[in-house]
Amino acid sequence: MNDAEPNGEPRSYHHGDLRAALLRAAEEELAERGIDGLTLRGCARRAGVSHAAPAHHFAGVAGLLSELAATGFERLAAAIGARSAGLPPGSLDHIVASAAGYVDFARANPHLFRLMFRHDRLDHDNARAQAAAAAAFALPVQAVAAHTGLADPMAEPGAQRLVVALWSIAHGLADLAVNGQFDAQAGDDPDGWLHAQLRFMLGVQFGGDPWA
Amino acid sequence: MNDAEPNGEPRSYHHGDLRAALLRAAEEELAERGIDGLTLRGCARRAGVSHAAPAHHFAGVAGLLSELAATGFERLAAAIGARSAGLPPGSLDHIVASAAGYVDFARANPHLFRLMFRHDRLDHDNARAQAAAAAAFALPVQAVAAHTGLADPMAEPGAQRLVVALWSIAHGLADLAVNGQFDAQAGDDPDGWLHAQLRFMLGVQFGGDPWA
DNA sequence: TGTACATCAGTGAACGCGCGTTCACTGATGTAC
DNA sequence: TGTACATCAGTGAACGCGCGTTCACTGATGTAC
Repeated sequence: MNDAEPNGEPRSYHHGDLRAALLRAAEEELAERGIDGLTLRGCARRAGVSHAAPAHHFAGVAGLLSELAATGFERLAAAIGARSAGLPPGSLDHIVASAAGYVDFARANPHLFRLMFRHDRLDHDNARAQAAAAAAFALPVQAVAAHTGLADPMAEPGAQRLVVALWSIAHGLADLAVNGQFDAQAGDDPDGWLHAQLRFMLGVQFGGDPWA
Repeated sequence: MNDAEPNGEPRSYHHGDLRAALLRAAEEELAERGIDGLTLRGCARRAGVSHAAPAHHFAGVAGLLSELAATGFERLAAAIGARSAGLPPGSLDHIVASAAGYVDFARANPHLFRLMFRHDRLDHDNARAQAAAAAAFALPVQAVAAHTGLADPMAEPGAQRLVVALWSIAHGLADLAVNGQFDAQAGDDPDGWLHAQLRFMLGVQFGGDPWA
Protein backbone atom coordinates (compact mmCIF):
# COMPACT_ATOMS: atom_id res chain seq x y z
CA MET A 1 0.00 0.00 0.00
CA ASN A 2 1.72 3.09 1.24
CA ASP A 3 5.26 1.86 0.77
CA ALA A 4 6.49 4.90 -1.08
CA GLU A 5 6.87 8.54 -0.22
CA PRO A 6 5.07 11.12 -2.34
CA ASN A 7 8.29 11.71 -4.25
CA GLY A 8 8.41 8.10 -5.36
CA GLU A 9 11.27 7.00 -3.16
CA PRO A 10 10.63 3.68 -1.44
CA ARG A 11 9.92 4.22 2.20
CA SER A 12 12.50 2.90 4.56
CA TYR A 13 11.66 0.88 7.60
CA HIS A 14 12.05 3.96 9.69
CA HIS A 15 9.51 6.55 8.80
CA GLY A 16 11.73 9.51 9.43
CA ASP A 17 9.10 11.88 10.76
CA LEU A 18 6.30 9.72 12.03
CA ARG A 19 5.45 12.08 14.82
CA ALA A 20 4.59 14.89 12.44
CA ALA A 21 2.85 12.48 10.09
CA LEU A 22 0.69 11.22 12.96
CA LEU A 23 -0.27 14.76 13.89
CA ARG A 24 -1.29 15.47 10.32
CA ALA A 25 -3.28 12.24 10.21
CA ALA A 26 -4.88 13.07 13.55
CA GLU A 27 -6.02 16.46 12.32
CA GLU A 28 -7.60 14.85 9.28
CA GLU A 29 -9.28 12.22 11.42
CA LEU A 30 -10.51 14.97 13.73
CA ALA A 31 -11.97 16.97 10.86
CA GLU A 32 -13.67 13.93 9.35
CA ARG A 33 -14.84 11.99 12.38
CA GLY A 34 -14.94 14.45 15.24
CA ILE A 35 -13.27 14.21 18.60
CA ASP A 36 -15.00 11.05 19.72
CA GLY A 37 -14.35 9.32 16.42
CA LEU A 38 -10.62 9.89 16.64
CA THR A 39 -8.60 6.89 17.84
CA LEU A 40 -4.93 6.10 18.00
CA ARG A 41 -5.47 3.10 15.77
CA GLY A 42 -7.28 5.22 13.21
CA CYS A 43 -4.46 7.75 13.12
CA ALA A 44 -1.88 4.99 12.72
CA ARG A 45 -3.96 3.51 9.92
CA ARG A 46 -4.16 6.80 8.11
CA ALA A 47 -0.43 7.38 8.53
CA GLY A 48 0.19 3.95 6.99
CA VAL A 49 1.85 2.52 10.05
CA SER A 50 1.11 -0.29 12.50
CA HIS A 51 -1.30 0.49 15.28
CA ALA A 52 1.34 0.08 17.95
CA ALA A 53 3.68 2.67 16.46
CA PRO A 54 2.08 5.81 17.98
CA ALA A 55 3.02 4.64 21.46
CA HIS A 56 6.62 5.55 20.60
CA HIS A 57 5.64 9.18 20.10
CA PHE A 58 2.65 10.08 22.25
CA ALA A 59 1.47 9.41 25.75
CA GLY A 60 -1.81 7.85 24.75
CA VAL A 61 -4.66 9.50 22.96
CA ALA A 62 -4.73 12.35 25.48
CA GLY A 63 -1.13 13.20 24.63
CA LEU A 64 -1.87 13.31 20.94
CA LEU A 65 -5.03 15.37 21.39
CA SER A 66 -3.17 17.83 23.60
CA GLU A 67 -0.59 18.39 20.89
CA LEU A 68 -3.40 18.96 18.42
CA ALA A 69 -5.03 21.43 20.81
CA ALA A 70 -1.72 23.23 21.22
CA THR A 71 -1.45 23.58 17.47
CA GLY A 72 -5.01 24.88 17.47
CA PHE A 73 -4.26 27.62 19.96
CA GLU A 74 -1.12 28.60 18.07
CA ARG A 75 -3.07 28.86 14.85
CA LEU A 76 -5.89 30.72 16.55
CA ALA A 77 -3.45 33.33 17.79
CA ALA A 78 -1.88 33.53 14.36
CA ALA A 79 -5.29 33.96 12.70
CA ILE A 80 -6.19 36.77 15.08
CA GLY A 81 -2.83 38.43 14.58
CA ALA A 82 -2.99 38.16 10.79
CA ARG A 83 -6.46 39.69 10.70
CA SER A 84 -5.68 42.65 12.89
CA ALA A 85 -2.14 43.33 11.67
CA GLY A 86 -1.69 46.85 10.37
CA LEU A 87 -4.81 48.24 12.03
CA PRO A 88 -4.26 50.88 14.72
CA PRO A 89 -3.77 48.98 18.01
CA GLY A 90 -6.69 49.50 20.33
CA SER A 91 -8.93 50.93 17.64
CA LEU A 92 -12.39 49.54 17.09
CA ASP A 93 -11.27 48.23 13.71
CA HIS A 94 -8.41 46.37 15.37
CA ILE A 95 -10.69 44.88 17.98
CA VAL A 96 -13.38 43.85 15.52
CA ALA A 97 -10.76 42.27 13.26
CA SER A 98 -9.34 40.32 16.19
CA ALA A 99 -12.76 38.97 17.11
CA ALA A 100 -13.47 38.16 13.47
CA GLY A 101 -10.26 36.16 13.40
CA TYR A 102 -11.47 34.23 16.41
CA VAL A 103 -14.88 33.51 14.93
CA ASP A 104 -13.57 32.61 11.51
CA PHE A 105 -10.97 30.27 12.93
CA ALA A 106 -13.68 28.45 14.86
CA ARG A 107 -15.89 28.16 11.80
CA ALA A 108 -13.02 26.92 9.62
CA ASN A 109 -11.91 24.34 12.20
CA PRO A 110 -15.03 23.40 14.12
CA HIS A 111 -13.81 20.13 15.59
CA LEU A 112 -10.41 21.53 16.43
CA PHE A 113 -12.07 24.52 18.07
CA ARG A 114 -14.27 22.25 20.17
CA LEU A 115 -11.30 20.09 21.09
CA MET A 116 -9.42 23.09 22.43
CA PHE A 117 -12.03 23.43 25.18
CA ARG A 118 -12.58 19.75 25.88
CA HIS A 119 -10.53 19.58 29.07
CA ASP A 120 -11.75 16.07 29.76
CA ARG A 121 -9.87 14.78 26.74
CA LEU A 122 -6.65 16.74 27.18
CA ASP A 123 -3.53 16.26 29.23
CA HIS A 124 -3.84 18.74 32.03
CA ASP A 125 -0.12 19.43 32.08
CA ASN A 126 0.99 19.59 28.49
CA ALA A 127 3.41 22.51 28.59
CA ARG A 128 3.08 23.44 24.95
CA ALA A 129 -0.72 23.46 25.06
CA GLN A 130 -0.74 25.58 28.21
CA ALA A 131 1.67 28.08 26.73
CA ALA A 132 -0.24 28.30 23.47
CA ALA A 133 -3.54 28.82 25.27
CA ALA A 134 -2.03 31.48 27.48
CA ALA A 135 -0.59 33.26 24.46
CA ALA A 136 -3.98 33.27 22.74
CA PHE A 137 -5.74 34.52 25.86
CA ALA A 138 -3.20 37.31 26.18
CA LEU A 139 -4.38 38.86 22.91
CA PRO A 140 -7.63 40.39 24.22
CA VAL A 141 -5.72 41.71 27.21
CA GLN A 142 -3.26 43.41 24.89
CA ALA A 143 -6.07 44.80 22.79
CA VAL A 144 -7.75 46.36 25.82
CA ALA A 145 -4.40 47.64 27.05
CA ALA A 146 -3.98 49.48 23.77
CA HIS A 147 -7.60 50.65 23.82
CA THR A 148 -7.48 52.03 27.35
CA GLY A 149 -3.84 52.95 27.64
CA LEU A 150 -3.54 50.84 30.76
CA ALA A 151 -0.42 48.75 31.22
CA ASP A 152 -2.27 45.97 33.05
CA PRO A 153 -5.98 45.96 32.28
CA MET A 154 -6.59 42.88 34.41
CA ALA A 155 -5.62 44.86 37.49
CA GLU A 156 -8.39 47.41 37.00
CA PRO A 157 -11.97 46.09 37.39
CA GLY A 158 -13.52 48.17 34.61
CA ALA A 159 -10.85 47.26 32.10
CA GLN A 160 -10.97 43.63 33.18
CA ARG A 161 -14.66 43.65 32.37
CA LEU A 162 -13.85 44.95 28.91
CA VAL A 163 -11.36 42.13 28.37
CA VAL A 164 -13.86 39.51 29.46
CA ALA A 165 -16.55 41.17 27.35
CA LEU A 166 -14.38 41.04 24.26
CA TRP A 167 -13.52 37.44 24.83
CA SER A 168 -17.04 36.36 25.75
CA ILE A 169 -18.61 38.06 22.76
CA ALA A 170 -16.19 36.48 20.32
CA HIS A 171 -16.46 33.10 21.99
CA GLY A 172 -20.22 33.10 22.33
CA LEU A 173 -20.80 34.09 18.72
CA ALA A 174 -18.20 31.58 17.54
CA ASP A 175 -19.59 28.71 19.57
CA LEU A 176 -23.18 29.31 18.55
CA ALA A 177 -22.17 29.74 14.92
CA VAL A 178 -20.14 26.54 14.98
CA ASN A 179 -23.18 24.78 16.37
CA GLY A 180 -25.26 26.03 13.48
CA GLN A 181 -27.58 28.13 15.60
CA PHE A 182 -27.54 31.04 13.19
CA ASP A 183 -28.12 29.09 10.01
CA ALA A 184 -31.64 30.45 9.73
CA GLN A 185 -30.67 34.08 10.30
CA ALA A 186 -27.35 34.28 8.48
CA GLY A 187 -28.85 33.42 5.12
CA ASP A 188 -26.54 33.10 2.15
CA ASP A 189 -23.83 35.44 3.44
CA PRO A 190 -22.87 34.07 6.85
CA ASP A 191 -19.52 35.86 6.77
CA GLY A 192 -21.12 39.23 6.22
CA TRP A 193 -23.85 38.54 8.73
CA LEU A 194 -21.45 37.43 11.46
CA HIS A 195 -19.08 40.32 10.89
CA ALA A 196 -21.92 42.84 10.98
CA GLN A 197 -23.06 41.24 14.22
CA LEU A 198 -19.56 41.44 15.69
CA ARG A 199 -19.15 45.05 14.65
CA PHE A 200 -22.49 45.84 16.23
CA MET A 201 -21.71 44.20 19.55
CA LEU A 202 -18.14 45.43 19.83
CA GLY A 203 -19.06 48.86 18.55
CA VAL A 204 -21.41 49.27 21.49
CA GLN A 205 -18.93 47.87 24.00
CA PHE A 206 -15.93 49.79 22.71
CA GLY A 207 -17.58 53.08 22.18
CA GLY A 208 -17.96 53.51 18.45
CA ASP A 209 -21.25 54.20 16.76
CA PRO A 210 -22.78 50.76 16.33
CA TRP A 211 -25.24 51.93 13.73
CA ALA A 212 -22.60 53.36 11.43
CA MET B 1 -29.43 -6.21 45.72
CA ASN B 2 -31.90 -3.56 44.70
CA ASP B 3 -34.97 -5.76 44.96
CA ALA B 4 -36.99 -3.35 47.05
CA GLU B 5 -38.33 0.11 46.48
CA PRO B 6 -37.29 2.87 48.87
CA ASN B 7 -40.53 2.39 50.78
CA GLY B 8 -39.60 -1.19 51.57
CA GLU B 9 -42.10 -2.83 49.25
CA PRO B 10 -40.59 -5.68 47.28
CA ARG B 11 -40.16 -4.69 43.69
CA SER B 12 -42.29 -6.53 41.23
CA TYR B 13 -40.95 -8.06 38.08
CA HIS B 14 -42.27 -5.10 36.19
CA HIS B 15 -40.59 -1.94 37.25
CA GLY B 16 -43.60 0.27 36.78
CA ASP B 17 -41.79 3.38 35.63
CA LEU B 18 -38.51 2.22 34.25
CA ARG B 19 -38.43 4.90 31.60
CA ALA B 20 -38.41 7.69 34.18
CA ALA B 21 -36.00 5.75 36.37
CA LEU B 22 -33.60 5.36 33.45
CA LEU B 23 -33.74 9.08 32.75
CA ARG B 24 -32.93 9.83 36.36
CA ALA B 25 -30.09 7.33 36.29
CA ALA B 26 -28.83 8.79 33.03
CA GLU B 27 -28.72 12.27 34.47
CA GLU B 28 -26.70 11.03 37.43
CA GLU B 29 -24.35 9.14 35.14
CA LEU B 30 -24.00 12.27 33.02
CA ALA B 31 -23.16 14.43 36.01
CA GLU B 32 -20.63 11.94 37.37
CA ARG B 33 -18.98 10.63 34.23
CA GLY B 34 -19.64 13.19 31.54
CA ILE B 35 -21.18 12.69 28.14
CA ASP B 36 -18.60 10.27 26.84
CA GLY B 37 -18.69 8.21 30.01
CA LEU B 38 -22.42 7.67 29.81
CA THR B 39 -23.49 4.28 28.41
CA LEU B 40 -26.77 2.46 28.16
CA ARG B 41 -25.35 -0.38 30.19
CA GLY B 42 -24.21 2.01 32.89
CA CYS B 43 -27.65 3.59 33.13
CA ALA B 44 -29.29 0.17 33.33
CA ARG B 45 -26.84 -0.81 36.05
CA ARG B 46 -27.60 2.30 38.05
CA ALA B 47 -31.34 1.75 37.66
CA GLY B 48 -30.89 -1.79 38.98
CA VAL B 49 -32.10 -3.43 35.83
CA SER B 50 -30.60 -5.73 33.22
CA HIS B 51 -28.57 -4.12 30.49
CA ALA B 52 -30.99 -5.12 27.77
CA ALA B 53 -33.98 -3.45 29.40
CA PRO B 54 -33.39 0.10 28.10
CA ALA B 55 -33.97 -1.07 24.54
CA HIS B 56 -37.67 -1.32 25.43
CA HIS B 57 -37.79 2.40 26.16
CA PHE B 58 -35.22 4.27 24.09
CA ALA B 59 -33.93 4.20 20.57
CA GLY B 60 -30.33 3.61 21.49
CA VAL B 61 -28.08 5.93 23.42
CA ALA B 62 -28.87 8.81 21.09
CA GLY B 63 -32.55 8.53 21.94
CA LEU B 64 -31.84 8.62 25.65
CA LEU B 65 -29.42 11.53 25.36
CA SER B 66 -31.96 13.46 23.29
CA GLU B 67 -34.55 13.07 26.00
CA LEU B 68 -32.01 14.29 28.53
CA ALA B 69 -31.21 17.27 26.33
CA ALA B 70 -34.91 18.04 25.99
CA THR B 71 -35.22 18.04 29.77
CA GLY B 72 -32.22 20.33 29.87
CA PHE B 73 -33.78 22.88 27.56
CA GLU B 74 -37.04 22.76 29.48
CA ARG B 75 -35.21 23.38 32.73
CA LEU B 76 -33.09 26.09 31.18
CA ALA B 77 -36.21 27.93 30.07
CA ALA B 78 -37.73 27.43 33.53
CA ALA B 79 -34.59 28.75 35.22
CA ILE B 80 -34.59 31.85 33.03
CA GLY B 81 -38.29 32.39 33.63
CA ALA B 82 -38.01 31.94 37.38
CA ARG B 83 -35.15 34.42 37.61
CA SER B 84 -36.81 37.15 35.60
CA ALA B 85 -40.38 36.66 36.81
CA GLY B 86 -41.84 39.77 38.34
CA LEU B 87 -39.32 42.15 36.82
CA PRO B 88 -40.64 44.68 34.30
CA PRO B 89 -40.59 42.94 30.90
CA GLY B 90 -37.96 44.44 28.63
CA SER B 91 -36.23 46.30 31.43
CA LEU B 92 -32.51 45.98 31.90
CA ASP B 93 -33.15 44.18 35.19
CA HIS B 94 -35.33 41.66 33.41
CA ILE B 95 -32.75 41.08 30.70
CA VAL B 96 -29.86 40.75 33.12
CA ALA B 97 -31.85 38.32 35.25
CA SER B 98 -32.65 36.23 32.20
CA ALA B 99 -29.02 36.02 31.22
CA ALA B 100 -28.06 35.24 34.80
CA GLY B 101 -30.52 32.36 34.72
CA TYR B 102 -28.81 31.08 31.59
CA VAL B 103 -25.32 31.32 33.06
CA ASP B 104 -26.28 29.85 36.41
CA PHE B 105 -28.08 26.93 34.81
CA ALA B 106 -24.97 26.14 32.79
CA ARG B 107 -22.75 26.31 35.86
CA ALA B 108 -25.08 24.16 37.91
CA ASN B 109 -25.42 21.53 35.17
CA PRO B 110 -22.17 21.67 33.22
CA HIS B 111 -22.38 18.30 31.53
CA LEU B 112 -26.06 18.67 30.75
CA PHE B 113 -25.38 22.12 29.32
CA ARG B 114 -22.63 20.74 27.10
CA LEU B 115 -24.83 17.86 26.01
CA MET B 116 -27.53 20.26 24.85
CA PHE B 117 -25.16 21.53 22.16
CA ARG B 118 -23.55 18.24 21.21
CA HIS B 119 -25.49 17.67 18.02
CA ASP B 120 -23.30 14.71 17.12
CA ARG B 121 -24.68 12.75 20.03
CA LEU B 122 -28.34 13.69 19.68
CA ASP B 123 -31.19 12.43 17.58
CA HIS B 124 -31.67 15.06 14.93
CA ASP B 125 -35.44 14.61 14.89
CA ASN B 126 -36.51 14.22 18.47
CA ALA B 127 -39.66 16.29 18.55
CA ARG B 128 -39.57 17.04 22.26
CA ALA B 129 -35.96 18.20 22.15
CA GLN B 130 -36.61 20.41 19.17
CA ALA B 131 -39.64 21.99 20.79
CA ALA B 132 -37.85 22.56 24.07
CA ALA B 133 -34.86 24.13 22.34
CA ALA B 134 -37.13 26.38 20.29
CA ALA B 135 -39.00 27.45 23.41
CA ALA B 136 -35.75 28.34 25.14
CA PHE B 137 -34.47 30.26 22.13
CA ALA B 138 -37.72 32.19 21.98
CA LEU B 139 -37.02 33.80 25.34
CA PRO B 140 -34.38 36.31 24.17
CA VAL B 141 -36.64 37.19 21.24
CA GLN B 142 -39.49 37.93 23.66
CA ALA B 143 -37.17 39.96 25.86
CA VAL B 144 -36.07 42.13 22.96
CA ALA B 145 -39.66 42.44 21.77
CA ALA B 146 -40.59 43.86 25.16
CA HIS B 147 -37.49 46.04 25.21
CA THR B 148 -38.03 47.56 21.78
CA GLY B 149 -41.79 47.36 21.52
CA LEU B 150 -41.48 45.46 18.25
CA ALA B 151 -43.84 42.56 17.63
CA ASP B 152 -41.27 40.59 15.65
CA PRO B 153 -37.71 41.64 16.46
CA MET B 154 -36.22 39.04 14.14
CA ALA B 155 -37.77 40.83 11.18
CA GLU B 156 -35.88 44.05 11.86
CA PRO B 157 -32.07 43.89 11.41
CA GLY B 158 -31.20 46.14 14.34
CA ALA B 159 -33.44 44.31 16.76
CA GLN B 160 -32.27 40.97 15.45
CA ARG B 161 -28.72 42.03 16.29
CA LEU B 162 -29.87 42.81 19.81
CA VAL B 163 -31.39 39.34 20.16
CA VAL B 164 -28.23 37.67 18.92
CA ALA B 165 -26.14 39.92 21.16
CA LEU B 166 -28.15 38.93 24.22
CA TRP B 167 -27.90 35.27 23.41
CA SER B 168 -24.21 35.36 22.46
CA ILE B 169 -23.21 37.27 25.55
CA ALA B 170 -25.03 34.89 27.87
CA HIS B 171 -23.78 31.84 26.00
CA GLY B 172 -20.18 33.01 25.70
CA LEU B 173 -19.89 33.87 29.35
CA ALA B 174 -21.62 30.64 30.35
CA ASP B 175 -19.46 28.44 28.17
CA LEU B 176 -16.20 30.02 29.25
CA ALA B 177 -17.25 29.90 32.89
CA VAL B 178 -18.23 26.24 32.61
CA ASN B 179 -14.82 25.55 31.12
CA GLY B 180 -13.18 27.19 34.11
CA GLN B 181 -11.62 30.02 32.14
CA PHE B 182 -12.48 32.61 34.75
CA ASP B 183 -11.32 30.72 37.79
CA ALA B 184 -8.34 33.04 38.18
CA GLN B 185 -10.38 36.26 37.86
CA ALA B 186 -13.57 35.34 39.65
CA GLY B 187 -11.85 34.74 42.97
CA ASP B 188 -13.93 33.55 45.89
CA ASP B 189 -17.21 35.06 44.73
CA PRO B 190 -17.76 33.69 41.24
CA ASP B 191 -21.49 34.42 41.41
CA GLY B 192 -20.96 38.06 42.19
CA TRP B 193 -18.17 38.38 39.67
CA LEU B 194 -20.17 36.78 36.85
CA HIS B 195 -23.28 38.79 37.57
CA ALA B 196 -21.33 42.04 37.65
CA GLN B 197 -19.80 41.07 34.34
CA LEU B 198 -23.22 40.32 32.84
CA ARG B 199 -24.68 43.56 34.10
CA PHE B 200 -21.75 45.43 32.62
CA MET B 201 -22.03 43.83 29.19
CA LEU B 202 -25.80 43.96 28.95
CA GLY B 203 -25.96 47.41 30.45
CA VAL B 204 -23.86 48.69 27.57
CA GLN B 205 -25.84 46.80 24.96
CA PHE B 206 -29.26 47.63 26.36
CA GLY B 207 -28.66 51.23 27.12
CA GLY B 208 -28.41 51.52 30.86
CA ASP B 209 -25.45 53.04 32.62
CA PRO B 210 -23.02 50.15 32.91
CA TRP B 211 -21.00 51.80 35.62
CA ALA B 212 -23.92 52.28 37.93
C1' DT C 1 37.90 1.33 6.47
C1' DG C 2 35.86 -2.18 9.01
C1' DT C 3 33.63 -4.36 12.75
C1' DA C 4 31.04 -4.84 17.01
C1' DC C 5 27.57 -3.26 19.56
C1' DA C 6 23.95 -0.28 21.59
C1' DT C 7 20.02 2.14 20.60
C1' DC C 8 16.09 3.47 18.27
C1' DA C 9 11.66 2.97 15.70
C1' DG C 10 8.90 0.12 13.79
C1' DT C 11 6.03 -4.80 13.40
C1' DG C 12 2.42 -8.08 14.30
C1' DA C 13 0.23 -11.13 17.40
C1' DA C 14 -2.16 -11.32 21.52
C1' DC C 15 -4.66 -9.74 25.70
C1' DG C 16 -8.64 -8.05 28.18
C1' DC C 17 -12.20 -4.64 28.21
C1' DG C 18 -16.82 -2.65 27.85
C1' DC C 19 -19.75 -1.58 24.56
C1' DG C 20 -24.37 -2.03 21.65
C1' DT C 21 -27.34 -5.33 19.97
C1' DT C 22 -29.83 -9.61 19.30
C1' DC C 23 -32.31 -13.55 20.84
C1' DA C 24 -35.21 -16.93 22.97
C1' DC C 25 -37.14 -16.89 27.27
C1' DT C 26 -40.34 -15.85 31.20
C1' DG C 27 -42.91 -13.44 34.67
C1' DA C 28 -46.67 -10.12 35.08
C1' DT C 29 -50.60 -7.73 33.48
C1' DG C 30 -54.83 -6.82 31.12
C1' DT C 31 -58.85 -8.22 28.50
C1' DA C 32 -62.53 -11.11 26.27
C1' DC C 33 -65.92 -14.07 27.19
C1' DT D 1 -66.05 -15.36 39.18
C1' DG D 2 -63.14 -17.94 36.48
C1' DT D 3 -60.45 -19.17 32.58
C1' DA D 4 -57.89 -18.60 28.29
C1' DC D 5 -55.09 -15.93 25.85
C1' DA D 6 -52.51 -11.91 23.97
C1' DT D 7 -49.44 -8.49 25.09
C1' DC D 8 -46.06 -6.18 27.55
C1' DA D 9 -41.66 -5.55 30.12
C1' DG D 10 -38.15 -7.56 31.88
C1' DT D 11 -33.97 -11.45 31.96
C1' DG D 12 -29.56 -13.44 30.91
C1' DA D 13 -26.60 -15.53 27.63
C1' DA D 14 -24.29 -14.74 23.55
C1' DC D 15 -22.40 -12.20 19.50
C1' DG D 16 -19.13 -9.26 17.16
C1' DC D 17 -16.74 -4.96 17.43
C1' DG D 18 -12.90 -1.74 17.91
C1' DC D 19 -10.40 -0.03 21.28
C1' DG D 20 -5.81 0.70 24.20
C1' DT D 21 -2.01 -1.67 25.69
C1' DT D 22 1.65 -5.06 26.13
C1' DC D 23 5.14 -7.99 24.38
C1' DA D 24 8.89 -10.24 22.07
C1' DC D 25 10.68 -9.35 17.83
C1' DT D 26 13.45 -7.17 13.99
C1' DG D 27 15.20 -3.92 10.68
C1' DA D 28 17.81 0.39 10.52
C1' DT D 29 20.87 3.70 12.32
C1' DG D 30 24.62 5.65 14.80
C1' DT D 31 28.87 5.35 17.39
C1' DA D 32 33.21 3.57 19.54
C1' DC D 33 37.36 1.81 18.55
